[in-house]
Amino acid sequence: MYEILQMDGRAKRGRLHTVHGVIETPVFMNVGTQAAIKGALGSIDLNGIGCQVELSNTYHLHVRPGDEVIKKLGGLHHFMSWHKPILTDSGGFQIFSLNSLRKIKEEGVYFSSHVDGRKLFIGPEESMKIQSNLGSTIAMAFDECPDSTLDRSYIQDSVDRTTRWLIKCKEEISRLNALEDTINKSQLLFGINQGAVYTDIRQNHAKVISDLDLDGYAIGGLAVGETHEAMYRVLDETVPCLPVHKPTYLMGVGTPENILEAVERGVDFFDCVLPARNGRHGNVYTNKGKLNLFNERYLLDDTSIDEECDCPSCTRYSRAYIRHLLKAKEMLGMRLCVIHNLYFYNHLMDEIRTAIEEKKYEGYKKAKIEGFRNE
RNA sequence: GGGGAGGUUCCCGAGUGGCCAAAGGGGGCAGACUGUAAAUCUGUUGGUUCCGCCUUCGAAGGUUCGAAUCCUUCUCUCCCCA
Repeated sequence: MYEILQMDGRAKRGRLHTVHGVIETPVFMNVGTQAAIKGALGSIDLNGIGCQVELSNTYHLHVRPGDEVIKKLGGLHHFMSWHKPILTDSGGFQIFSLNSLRKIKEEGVYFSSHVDGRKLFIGPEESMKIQSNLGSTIAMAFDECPDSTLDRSYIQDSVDRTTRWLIKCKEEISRLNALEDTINKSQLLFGINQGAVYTDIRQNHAKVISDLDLDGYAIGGLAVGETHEAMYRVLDETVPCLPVHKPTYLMGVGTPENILEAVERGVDFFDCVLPARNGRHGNVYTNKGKLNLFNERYLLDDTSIDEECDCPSCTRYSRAYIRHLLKAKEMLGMRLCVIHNLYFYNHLMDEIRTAIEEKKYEGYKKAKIEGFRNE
């Protein structure tokens, strides 16, 4: 059940109740593709960084160790020892990112495993089956995330196919949730809107999938190369075509600024690889902008990454120390950066929720974005 | 004492007459990264008045139109034998 506690313009302060607990929205979901956050973070770290929802990937866990294996071991929650909500992405993004290793057909997608080259097939039913075996809190519909530079007719065909797949996903998850040995019989299903940057395709698709009365709706296929202006325009045009009383999830986005802009446009779920990847690469977020801790200027900098931050890294270590660890290729260096960045993101969401509750969102957002540009 | 191998740009290391300011690593300096095939990738790394000129391949001298590359001497390092 999803309830809206407060609206401030289009920005929503909500609460999604799940079998694994409550999700306060807007929320940032912390990406742990292979049931771990890259940079050596596991469930032992997640509470410390303020994580509400962990996100794992259907394709990757199907390839290794195998969803059947995880099911035998009691499901993903038990496997990774994280008992709060987990969202599993459907494998749709791998159609985009593993572009050279797959072939799309009406019935689904044939992949050559990026691990050992073996042939794999994932269609809507297979994706739902895998996610059911994992027992995640929220399953994502199997969609095609198309390259946004492809021509209009391709995008239209792709979106139509994604709709047909979505109907199959919905039927399949109902069937699976009713089975005796299903790990999470209350697994939720979010549908995914596509359409690249074409207003009419996006809006028509949004309306069609809204009629399916799913548990939530995602907007996919953004932040894949188009300009920020195009992304914000698509949100302006598309979010109003999705049901307000359902969670709205902008997949794979984004920078702190992207998130602030999208919340204002009605989005309340986010996930992004950036804070973890940038952290591993020594780039850390602060309220005054992003720093590259590899830079020589931090050699003798005894201050913490962000003086205003209460994260486990900032309350203990200096920029100079973390820079040394990064330069020395000590795993701790990237781990401290990833911890800081994810804490920064999750804390940003705390502030966003408060700002909406107090109906001060617009001013908050402006000041925040202004701050990011200071350094 | 005798014999052998070798000293290359910050480091390791290729190069044995012109296409060499000198391959490739490493290190240094910077940049990128948006539902993770990413602890990855890219650029740059002698000086300068930068499509040119100057300095550099252990040192000094020589051969040549031209040398990191050939010759002579010196010097240092390593290995083997005594």
